[in-house]
Amino acid sequence: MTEQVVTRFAPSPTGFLHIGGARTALFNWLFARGHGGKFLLRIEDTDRARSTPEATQAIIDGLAWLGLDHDGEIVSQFDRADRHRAVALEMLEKGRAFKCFSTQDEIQAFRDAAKAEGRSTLFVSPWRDADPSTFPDLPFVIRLKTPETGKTVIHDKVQGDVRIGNDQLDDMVLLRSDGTPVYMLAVVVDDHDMGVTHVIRGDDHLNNAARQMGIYEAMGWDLPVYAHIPLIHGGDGKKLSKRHGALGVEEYRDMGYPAAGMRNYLARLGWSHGDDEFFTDAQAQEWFSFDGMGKSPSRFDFKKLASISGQHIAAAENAALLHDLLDFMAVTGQPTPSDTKISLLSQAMPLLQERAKTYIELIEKAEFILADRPIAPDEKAAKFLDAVSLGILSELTPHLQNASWDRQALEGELNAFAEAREMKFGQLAGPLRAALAGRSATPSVFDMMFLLGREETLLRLQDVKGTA
RNA sequence: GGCCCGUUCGUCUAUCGGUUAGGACGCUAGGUUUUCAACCUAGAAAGAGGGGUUCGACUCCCCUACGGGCUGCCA
Repeated sequence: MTEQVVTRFAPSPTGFLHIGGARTALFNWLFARGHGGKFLLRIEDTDRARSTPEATQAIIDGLAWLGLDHDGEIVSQFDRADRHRAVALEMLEKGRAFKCFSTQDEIQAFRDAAKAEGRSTLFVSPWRDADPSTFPDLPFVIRLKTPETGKTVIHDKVQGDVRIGNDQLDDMVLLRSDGTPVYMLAVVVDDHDMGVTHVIRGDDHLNNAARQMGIYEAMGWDLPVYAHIPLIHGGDGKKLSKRHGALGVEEYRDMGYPAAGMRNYLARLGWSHGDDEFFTDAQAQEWFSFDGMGKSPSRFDFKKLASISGQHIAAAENAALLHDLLDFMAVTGQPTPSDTKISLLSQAMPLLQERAKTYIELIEKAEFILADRPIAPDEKAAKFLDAVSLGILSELTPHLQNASWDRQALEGELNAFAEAREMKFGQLAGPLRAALAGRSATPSVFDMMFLLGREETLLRLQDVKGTA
């Protein structure tokens, strides 16, 4: 019996939850869920100057929208500062850490000199092995006593074995001179205390892992399994930043991508399971493994997101899709449709969902249901409502008054009408579509008429009559 | 500067020494068509460069180039 898998997502609340962070969270979630484990959330708010409650909320909201549910209470790293401090002191006690009285100026001078002489700029503290009797009565930081020789090997599930010479690792600061813990200490202590078994994070932390392992070693704690995943780059290949397409997840939500499509697309970025492109959460959870992770950064591609997104909309179950669509409308500030319209939407959903890649497109194509009479045609639709077309429509009207109102019959009726006048069906369908929906992109005219019903259809034709 | 990681079609990727280097998105051409979407058919499109190892390298090793990361009393 192996121990239960515990993963965590540990963002710092210094801004919105961007797409790279979301993907990291996704992989942690997939791995935990796929192994019947726990997925924890910890907010790394030790940097008080940059952390904001708004950012914390944005992260929570973003994860909620993406459907990445976490287990247990959200841990605030800042709240655990006392514990971090205690661990640092314990290492000091054990002789695995030391007090360093060097000032920032002295350190800077050291680095400048090292750079000028072409030496390593890693700071070597003169206090590392100093006699306590020589300690001045000055502020000090506590630094980890890193081995000076040998190698640290990170057995990384994605990157393989990565060896770093200990001479490349400095005696990092654990506790600042004001007694507050730094991130490097806090992550390790928190991961250990939270029972995290697998640390899945961006590969920008790969080098940090070697440093952090020193703390595990000093404390005699078991190491977690590391998996450092490659980052996402922008469409131009450059690192993703706020200036380079790194949008908050809520922006993707507002662009109308369904969360399921987002999860699918994001999972496929840097990870693969053979040639599978479209899959469900259940499949992703079952399939996810570090073996499928690539090592190189990937670029975000909206075109492919749209394609995957469209497939998820098409495959969605009716009630769930309607629910998500209404959520989307609420979130983006659109009025909630009446019960009648919602009922029609539900009926029309099979027609709508296979022609939309986003909720925005879905709504555009549902305009014939959502709009109230009289329908205001958009520019493209208006072009179909010229005098000739209106003539055709008024000629058609009496035929509709008597037609039996089912899809099949309507199709027959309209085809016969067009055929009798030797016109291409498009000459009839265009104006009809414009009159019924006020849009040029809609479901089939037969479907719209059937759904709208005879009365509403005739009223809309009536509305349009004098507009030319 | 030092250390670490990476590099297959435009993009996401498959391949885990032997393939006509496969798929997806996008693109191009044609078809279907009532708009949009969808769909069908066809097509263009890739192993960064150079050395090895091997009967045989996209695959293993080395070098170079390029990209990225770390090198903080940031996370």
